[in-house]
Amino acid sequence: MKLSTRCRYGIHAMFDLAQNAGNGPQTIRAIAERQLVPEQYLEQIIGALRKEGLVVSVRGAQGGYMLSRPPSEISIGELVRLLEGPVLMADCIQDADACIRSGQCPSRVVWSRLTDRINEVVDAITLQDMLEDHIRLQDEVEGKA
Amino acid sequence: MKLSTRCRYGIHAMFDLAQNAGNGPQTIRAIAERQLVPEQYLEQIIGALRKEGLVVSVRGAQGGYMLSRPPSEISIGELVRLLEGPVLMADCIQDADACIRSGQCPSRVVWSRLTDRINEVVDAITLQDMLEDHIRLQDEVEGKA
DNA sequence: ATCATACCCGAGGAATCTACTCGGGATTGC
DNA sequence: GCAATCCCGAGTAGATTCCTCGGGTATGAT
Repeated sequence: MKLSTRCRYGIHAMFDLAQNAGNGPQTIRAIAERQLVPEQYLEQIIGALRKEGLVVSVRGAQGGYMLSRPPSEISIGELVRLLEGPVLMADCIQDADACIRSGQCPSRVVWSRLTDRINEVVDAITLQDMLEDHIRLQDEVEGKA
Repeated sequence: MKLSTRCRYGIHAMFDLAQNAGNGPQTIRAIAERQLVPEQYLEQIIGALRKEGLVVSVRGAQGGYMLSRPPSEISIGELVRLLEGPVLMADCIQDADACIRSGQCPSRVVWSRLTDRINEVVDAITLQDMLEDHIRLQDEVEGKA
């Protein structure tokens, strides 16, 4: 059970935009270089984020991307669900017809509980939280050196 | 983010064996029919469960499979990790070298927290729990009818 | 003994998915 | 107008998933 690189790349990109909030639009190229992501692939991923309104783009020269909302209002959960597809361990959680047992499936309750917990965790973390964690981590490293 | 059918089939099979604990060995064919799983595929899956000692096999005529331990001592977490591979959202959680950032990766802490939570949930549920849930569910349905 | 019943096992393959690349068009600042 | 960007659909190599096939091996019943 693993996240796709698409999802990880996307989250790294959003984190990058959060770090550069206020520095004007960031180009795909710049983000890709900083985050070590293939440029053209990142273009695709950010395109999806833009379609959902999580980032805004500025076209033309000196253009690029910016977060559409403050980092504190963007949760990892949103990003995961957008980039990875909805979190559901088995189709029957969402679509009762997907399973013949549906009503009396013994594992349904398990997947349902698990799905809820995962969503709880990722929804509770925002880009702002990640930013703060990261700053704290960097301070610790520098403090030791 | 979804479980593989391999994993779901395996858990259904284990649940079937839990239901039939004490009824002698169950054949692949019988389990496959009850759980609506392709017979030859199930053979493969149960083979993996056997190698890890979660089920024991009886060879020859009148043979089949049985749980190696009581249902209360087999957690869904064990099954998921065996059938789905270890739960880890990104390679860097397990193998620090998998990521160049490793030390200062901002998302590492997120994946790590998520991984822990998922394991907590699935480790807390045993086949016995599923069995009891299922019986309760059936009673309710019958009570209404 | 022999035969039917089952487990056991490796190989293979179709379908799907993932992680990209490619080429070219549209928009805008300078 | 020209260079920098975003924008977008199509294509593709490789991996993965979900199976199937064929044949071997152990064992109980007769």
